[in-house]
Amino acid sequence: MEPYRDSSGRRLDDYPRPSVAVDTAVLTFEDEQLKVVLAGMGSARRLPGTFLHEGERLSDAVRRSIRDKVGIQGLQPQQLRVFDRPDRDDRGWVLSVAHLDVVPLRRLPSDGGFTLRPVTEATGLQFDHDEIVRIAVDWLRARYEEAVDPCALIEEEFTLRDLQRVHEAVAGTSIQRDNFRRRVKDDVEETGGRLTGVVGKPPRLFRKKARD
Amino acid sequence: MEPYRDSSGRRLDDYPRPSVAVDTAVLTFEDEQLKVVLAGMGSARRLPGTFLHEGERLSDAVRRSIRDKVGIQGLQPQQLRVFDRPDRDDRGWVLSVAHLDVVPLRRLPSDGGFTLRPVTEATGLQFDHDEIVRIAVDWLRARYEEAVDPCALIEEEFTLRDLQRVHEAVAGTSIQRDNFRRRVKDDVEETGGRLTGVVGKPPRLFRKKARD
DNA sequence: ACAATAGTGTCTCTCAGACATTATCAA
DNA sequence: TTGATAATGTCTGAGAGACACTATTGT
Repeated sequence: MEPYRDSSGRRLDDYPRPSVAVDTAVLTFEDEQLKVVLAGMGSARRLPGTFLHEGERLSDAVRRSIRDKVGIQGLQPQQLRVFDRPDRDDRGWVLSVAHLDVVPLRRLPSDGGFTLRPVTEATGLQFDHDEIVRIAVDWLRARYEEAVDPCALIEEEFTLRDLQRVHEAVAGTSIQRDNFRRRVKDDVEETGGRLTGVVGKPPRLFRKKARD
Repeated sequence: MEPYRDSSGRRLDDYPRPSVAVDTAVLTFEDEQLKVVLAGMGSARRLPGTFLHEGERLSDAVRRSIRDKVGIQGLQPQQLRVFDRPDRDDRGWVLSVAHLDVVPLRRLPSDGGFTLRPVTEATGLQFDHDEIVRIAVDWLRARYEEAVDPCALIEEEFTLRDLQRVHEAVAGTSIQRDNFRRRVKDDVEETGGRLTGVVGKPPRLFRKKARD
């Protein structure tokens, strides 16, 4: 088959092409805080990322990078935006497609080569990574305003208090118990069980209702 | 300066890289409808687009493509998402960054080499262009739910009826006069003038208030 | 006078936000 | 009994949506 040629008679690969990378903000919920995964231990200063391989989907590159670099089985990478400043990477002309992946804490390995940092303290990172974290949190915030737990940060069974703590971490604000309860009550259902062994009236356990 | 080498000792350009294109849904408002610019005359079936040049910003590539291909002076390209299916373009491995640019009708040349088609009828386009139009309209819709005229589709002076028609075209629904009026009244101010020569009570003219 | 459009008053419903009260556990 | 937390009742105000009425023009 004849290769494609443009109006100047050139083929696609006669033109210079950029390297394309993916960088991912992996967010999780720990200690009542929303945290982001940074690659490496200690004073980690960057998000996990990699270059796109030939013929690879962006989402597969994201999963590969967080599996290889931080040992995390990724879930559903969400594309955020492309960073395209020509001089943003001194290694050359590199476009970076920023992604978000939300992973519940129970799926993170305990000994991984990564660092969890609260999103509120994720500053001073390399390249545009501060901004990626900010955009990722904004995206998550918008999603959690519209649904109870769209990104599965909560366990299978939970108390409304647990769910509220997730929402407070995502929103970055405190919420009143009673209002929150009424807001979510139609989207959850009781399991019948109660959580025992804690101080105070034992809370009911809930699960998420299947979406209509 | 030594070129960057990765852990395998290779330089960035030892790896295959994709071509990167931009494709843009240019939206405008004509005849009480939201319309999209298709490249070419007659049975035009694709959005304007081009390949990214070396060292070029994506937004500049967008402006260049709609200037060269349809003679339109672009405004503020908005990135939507990357289409990355490896086999989406039979010319080779091509990533396409979909964009949106909103251009008021008065800025479109009357004799341009382009076709205006209502967004509701923009189907059967090449590549992923149907979906780009859909995403572009969704994006615009979300913006117009939050502000009076964030993308400057309306003239400097306008009647509330004019503004309502823009909102109805964007939202794809009809809106009641009185409710719409109350919704926007704090974001516009009267110019003092009225529109004359029309049937019925002459409507007041408004302009957009400067944002607080 | 009549048709057509602009502009306003008002009612209802829903929902967020806040306060107060009752219920039920551990220590 | 006391302290802590769960769960519910109720009030208020803001805003969306719908209906009805008045106002002002051209024909």
